[in-house]
Amino acid sequence: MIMEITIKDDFDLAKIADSGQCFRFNEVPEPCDKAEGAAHKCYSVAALNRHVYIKELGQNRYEFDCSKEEFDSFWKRYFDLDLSYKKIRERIDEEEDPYLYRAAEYGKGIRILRQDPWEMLISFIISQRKNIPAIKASIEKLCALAGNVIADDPETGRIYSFPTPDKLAALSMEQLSGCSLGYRDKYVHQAALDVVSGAVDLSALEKVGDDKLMEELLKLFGVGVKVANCEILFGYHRLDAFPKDVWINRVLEEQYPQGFLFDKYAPYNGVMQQYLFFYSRSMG
DNA sequence: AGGCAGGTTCTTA
DNA sequence: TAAGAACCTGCC
Repeated sequence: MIMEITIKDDFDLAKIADSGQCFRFNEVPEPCDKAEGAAHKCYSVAALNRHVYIKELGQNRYEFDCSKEEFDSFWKRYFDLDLSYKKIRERIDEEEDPYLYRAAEYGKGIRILRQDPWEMLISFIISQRKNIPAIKASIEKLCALAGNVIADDPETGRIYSFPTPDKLAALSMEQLSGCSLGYRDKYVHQAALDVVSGAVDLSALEKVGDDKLMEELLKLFGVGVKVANCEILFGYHRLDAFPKDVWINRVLEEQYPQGFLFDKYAPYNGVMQQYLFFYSRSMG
């Protein structure tokens, strides 16, 4: 089934795929377009137990390889299409904050996806002191080992769901090590056990306040302030969370010695963080 | 070959 | 309470 749609607001699949917030979102060599010489870019997006191919048609037109029902009930929300990122971007004053203005122009099209808290928790625990290709490789190994097949195309290969907490908790330390997790294997294992046992209730945390959410996440073994903020921003979609990694710290140091305008951009500081991260990382 | 990559925990003063 | 070392692994 194919579903075609026009998206007028900021929406750039290449930038989202490369923004560092998702690890199972990749450009693929035209699996959804068998036509010879077609110039349309295609993307494969896996989210928890769903998967879709998206083709860029140009002119703000996109083809989703799913039914309208699937799009309306899942992908529309996943891409946060009810929120205008253009309007958020327009909060930035070029004269007052030229660096962020440039970063936002450069990163125009990035959105904060509504991803699953469990998948994000494990993904960002794995992310510590790893580069993005290594993070992706570990996650794919985990999915192949403990996920289910959710798409199986003879040409494009198999896509696996992200492992459920109990499937992940059931893996041995040897199996986890086989996913190149390094010293993070025990963090992943413990997080899975905590979620399975109910010691941590990720869905109940949807309802608690920001401070309480941070406090609870920090109790998890292997979760510090940076990973917790990624979970709050990407897993719980609280758009004011502002994860500080090495890149962001460098930007704050070099470009904002007098301080970043957190008050001005609330409650969307996390969106600004994404522009800054994407910009600084691609500038080198 | 040795350093480093989207940090966190553990140890020490 | 705060700085420094240690930590897996893979890739330059």
